[in-house]
Amino acid sequence: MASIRDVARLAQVSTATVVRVLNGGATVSPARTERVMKAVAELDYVTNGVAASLSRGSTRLLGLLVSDIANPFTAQVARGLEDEAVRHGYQVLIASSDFDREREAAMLASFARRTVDAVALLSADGATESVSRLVRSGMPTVFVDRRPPNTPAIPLVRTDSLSAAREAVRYLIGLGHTDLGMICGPVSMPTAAQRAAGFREACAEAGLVVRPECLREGFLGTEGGYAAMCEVLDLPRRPTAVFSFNNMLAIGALRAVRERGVRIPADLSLVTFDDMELFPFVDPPLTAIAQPAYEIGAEAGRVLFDLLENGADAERPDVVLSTELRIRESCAPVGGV
Amino acid sequence: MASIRDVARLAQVSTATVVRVLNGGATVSPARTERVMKAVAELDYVTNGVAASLSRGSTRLLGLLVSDIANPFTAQVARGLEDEAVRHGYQVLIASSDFDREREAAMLASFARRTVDAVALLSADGATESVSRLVRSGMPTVFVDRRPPNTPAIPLVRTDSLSAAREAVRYLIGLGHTDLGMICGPVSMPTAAQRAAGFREACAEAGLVVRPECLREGFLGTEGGYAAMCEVLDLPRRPTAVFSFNNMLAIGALRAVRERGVRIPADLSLVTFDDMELFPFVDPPLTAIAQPAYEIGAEAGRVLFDLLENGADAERPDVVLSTELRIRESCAPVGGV
DNA sequence: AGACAGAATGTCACCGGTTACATAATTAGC
DNA sequence: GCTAATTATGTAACCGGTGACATTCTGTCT
Repeated sequence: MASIRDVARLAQVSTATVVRVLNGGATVSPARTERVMKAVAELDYVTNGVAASLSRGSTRLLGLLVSDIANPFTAQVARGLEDEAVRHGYQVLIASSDFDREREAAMLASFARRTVDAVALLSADGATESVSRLVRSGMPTVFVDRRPPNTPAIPLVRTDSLSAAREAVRYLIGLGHTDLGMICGPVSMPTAAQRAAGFREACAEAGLVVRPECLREGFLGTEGGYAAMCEVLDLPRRPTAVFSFNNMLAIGALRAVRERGVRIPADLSLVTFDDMELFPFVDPPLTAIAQPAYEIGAEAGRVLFDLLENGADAERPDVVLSTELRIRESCAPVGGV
Repeated sequence: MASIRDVARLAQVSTATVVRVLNGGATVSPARTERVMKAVAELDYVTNGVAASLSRGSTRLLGLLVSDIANPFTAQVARGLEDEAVRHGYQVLIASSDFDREREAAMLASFARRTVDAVALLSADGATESVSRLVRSGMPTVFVDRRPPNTPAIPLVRTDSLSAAREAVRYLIGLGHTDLGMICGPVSMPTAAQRAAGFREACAEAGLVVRPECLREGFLGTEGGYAAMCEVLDLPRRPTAVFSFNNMLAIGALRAVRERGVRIPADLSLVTFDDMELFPFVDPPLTAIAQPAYEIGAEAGRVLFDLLENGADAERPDVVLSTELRIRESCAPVGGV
């Protein structure tokens, strides 16, 4: 593997000149420029980015910690972040924590060791020591979707979970439902807590009582959604409408519904957070709260580069992107069709 | 940021001893070990992975080039690769080419500059110069899903597109269909060519003629699927069954079908390559060829580590993982229900 | 006590760009 | 034609771990 010194030797110039030709900025005489280019071509020379990173003190790498890159929402966010990164000559190092505290800590430690220039976090499920260590280390950081407790000064890109949830539940109530259920993630996740709060608020303002057994918390993934929905459906008295915390839960819930022969929306109305490309084609088309996942990722990237360019001193208000309730056919008036 | 020399100084040992304590392997007296650990804790020392990479000559990084990480199939592959990487103390650098030749080349160049230890390619749509340069450079490489032309000695992890496609089309023919259509990707993609070949073979062996206008090639993404299906549906004489090249195309096709009020399977039978979690819940549940995406990624990782550990000299036959035709309700006998 | 294997520890060149600084070559100004 | 101001170019220290090699210390055996 040819090094810059080989190029310099062959072109009969100094390494500094090679750098000047390759990285631009400084002026080099046409004659030397050409000699350098020829030597580069001849030797198939490629800058060693590791050496450059070490000496420059920047890796041009963004770390993205997610719970699972295979989750479509997550993957969209990743894509948005990647595109923004590429625009700045950066790349994204993605790590999945798999909802595992230890793996999350290990991945963050790995980001630190690799000295990524900045980190986007879409994973932290709570006040993990590893996250606060990262923050304390001064690493430029942005939270995506949710902010772990006790991390005040770190910017956040999110949607308004609470009011979006409230809006969706109001819609259900407007349809005449008075006995509502929700299948929810672990309340240690801020978004889960917020969506549950939105659910409760909408019920409260309509004077409805939420039966505790109708709000099932602590579920994640399609398996969790399945389990949660089974519990709801097996209740002696079933709610007439269910609000799902996210897309994964909804998919699992669908399985439970199908398995028990429950008809949507005749027997049960269903709304979920997170839209998916296939929801319009599901039987019945699913009403959902759409989040601009790609845009969230891109926005997170913008915040990170802002942090990188302008420092973390300035206050940065949360970036709140808007959601859209996409009404399709999975909800019906109570009793009617 | 504390360096290893700071640690060595504080612990009153040499840098070599610090390395020995931190990286294990060699024996260090308990007294010194403890002094080093204390100094590390005191200084919040974290090994600088960039420096380590430079000196060691290995970044413990795998590059994964995909067309779009937001594609669910791709994301699953990525996850499989990541898990395998993590098991080996590696991480994955993901880049999306977005079906753009230039961006693909730029991303591969970036992998080379960053000196990733190995690369998995799930993107190359043809004989791009950038891919052959990568191969020539001696970079340990594995192709995933498809092998670009003229890259013989590089291992490949795939499923058997041709026979899976043939099986699916045979199933359609077995249902009595004699006028079949296919919406397909660009034939420059080996998988597209293979699936189209499988389609043709199944038709040929049943003595069916494939009308050229029924085999629409060159489409990608949901938009492409929509366009392709529109073309098929607008044909003066519609085929009674359509085979879709992949999941994205199928989603777009679904939109076209819905828009034109075509009923599946009554008016049209549909089978697609690639299964999705929601396909069982689509109206009607979609019959699909499932590929073990996660496993494909994991297997690609295994090949890469094999390459890294044992060199690229040995011949490596393609790793062929099996597919499964999941028959649901999107296909019906011709004329009947 | 002397010799010696083996364990423990230290020294330092090296990986390959980058960049501050020094020096050399031009050009401009009068 | 000579000095000052630019512009072009080279030198070498530096980024921070790593590992080959050298050295020093133990403890064992004669």
